[in-house]
Amino acid sequence: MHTLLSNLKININEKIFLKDPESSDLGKRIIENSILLIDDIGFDAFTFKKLGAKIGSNESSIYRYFESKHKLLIYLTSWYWSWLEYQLVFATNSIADPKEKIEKAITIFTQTATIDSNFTHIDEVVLKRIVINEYSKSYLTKEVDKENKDGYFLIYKRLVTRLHDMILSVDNTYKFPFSLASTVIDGALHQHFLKDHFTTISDLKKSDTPISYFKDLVFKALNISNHE
Amino acid sequence: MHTLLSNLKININEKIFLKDPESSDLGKRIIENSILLIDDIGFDAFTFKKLGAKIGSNESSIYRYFESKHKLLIYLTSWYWSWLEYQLVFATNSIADPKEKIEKAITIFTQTATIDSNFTHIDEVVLKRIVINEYSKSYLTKEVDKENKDGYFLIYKRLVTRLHDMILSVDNTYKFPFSLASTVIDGALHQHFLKDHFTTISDLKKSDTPISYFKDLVFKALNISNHE
DNA sequence: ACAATTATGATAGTATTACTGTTATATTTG
DNA sequence: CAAATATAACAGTAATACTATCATAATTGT
Repeated sequence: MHTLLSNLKININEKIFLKDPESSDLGKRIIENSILLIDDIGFDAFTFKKLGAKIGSNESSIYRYFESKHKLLIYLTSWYWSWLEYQLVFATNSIADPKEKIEKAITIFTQTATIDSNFTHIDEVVLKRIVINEYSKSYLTKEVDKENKDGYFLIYKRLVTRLHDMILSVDNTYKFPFSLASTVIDGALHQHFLKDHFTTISDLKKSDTPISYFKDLVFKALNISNHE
Repeated sequence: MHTLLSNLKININEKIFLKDPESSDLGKRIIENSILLIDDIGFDAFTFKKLGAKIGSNESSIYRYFESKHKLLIYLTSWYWSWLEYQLVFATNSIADPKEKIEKAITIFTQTATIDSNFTHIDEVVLKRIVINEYSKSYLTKEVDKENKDGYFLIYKRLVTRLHDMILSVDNTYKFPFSLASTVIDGALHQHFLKDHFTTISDLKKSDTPISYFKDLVFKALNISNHE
């Protein structure tokens, strides 16, 4: 498994950065530490100046990689979705049975992340926390239509479409394949948030994952039996 | 068990404001025009200075009502949820049949808003757009746990609980009543957003509403027949 | 009526943010 | 080893998100 993926590189739309952070040591330190710092103080309080202080580098140097912290957030979340896509394809590609395939997909989307040693400078567990807490801010902006046209959300949309396709291959008469797909993907993030912060309106306990909820939901929506 | 709404006054937690905006003419102008301005330029670009210019008042006067624009957003979204709660209770209270009741509830949560002439200074249609585009920003913060303790999100959580109760009264063996309730309420907002901005991953057309999707989803989840 | 209270307005000031621009120095490469 | 490139250091700017002070206008209580 490790040898098979040793040359793996997550590809991000070049419009998102000024200079590819994967192309240098400083770039990688920017990515690694921005994840840690955003998780620590939150995206709203996060600045390039603070990041510079953390990595012993200068604010202006960081601006040579990303033109704004907003673009950095888009980069980080795109990286996350791309990484999830690779997990999804890798785990479901060989499965022939549509039911089994979608079951596996739901697992991928709802489970808590684990470290992937293929990408040493990125802590996927922390990154997932960022996606849960900050992803919405990347598209809930006045510029969303323009940035969408520029392909900033392509990987995310491709992931939704992949799940959409799996849904249709289980039941091609189902009328809301896109809605159900985005409900699972975005809803999974949201249920994690509710579990952590609004505990009184969550069915989940601390270390729980919304996997059984979404399996039950999707299986019933598509009229397939749920064998646990 | 919830108490029924006794009048049409929307009550907001007093910790959210410094001075009740309902108590003065200036206060009402702040509410009315902040809704229009946030809708116009987005919450991120919105400032009290710009709002002051719009209403011919001073920045410092607005600060006497709300200590930050964040609190104003909490106020506006709380108002929206409270208004929705009143709609929900008003429309479902007299319905005895649990199926019919939940069907009506889903309609309330998924439909596009219409003007309510009981509140002349608030444009509910525009306010709903704000909730769709900005609500997440009110809780996706580092202060969420503290603010939650202070009751800032109480009305929203009470709404989720009301739907949770309806779900259980249809099927009290259902295992995920809270998750399903928040999926409908928050998912409805999100599906509206996707329809407007990420059209390629939406099943809905321009003037559509996600009502049939959520009805189908909930009815199947709760094993009740869907008679359209 | 009029003093006291309260509400609003005008203005100034502050630390921080989110950058841009310029120059200097260090590192890499051909 | 010169040239190109990358990074660092620093200055500067307009805007943001406030706080603080004082003046004036409107309301209220007796």
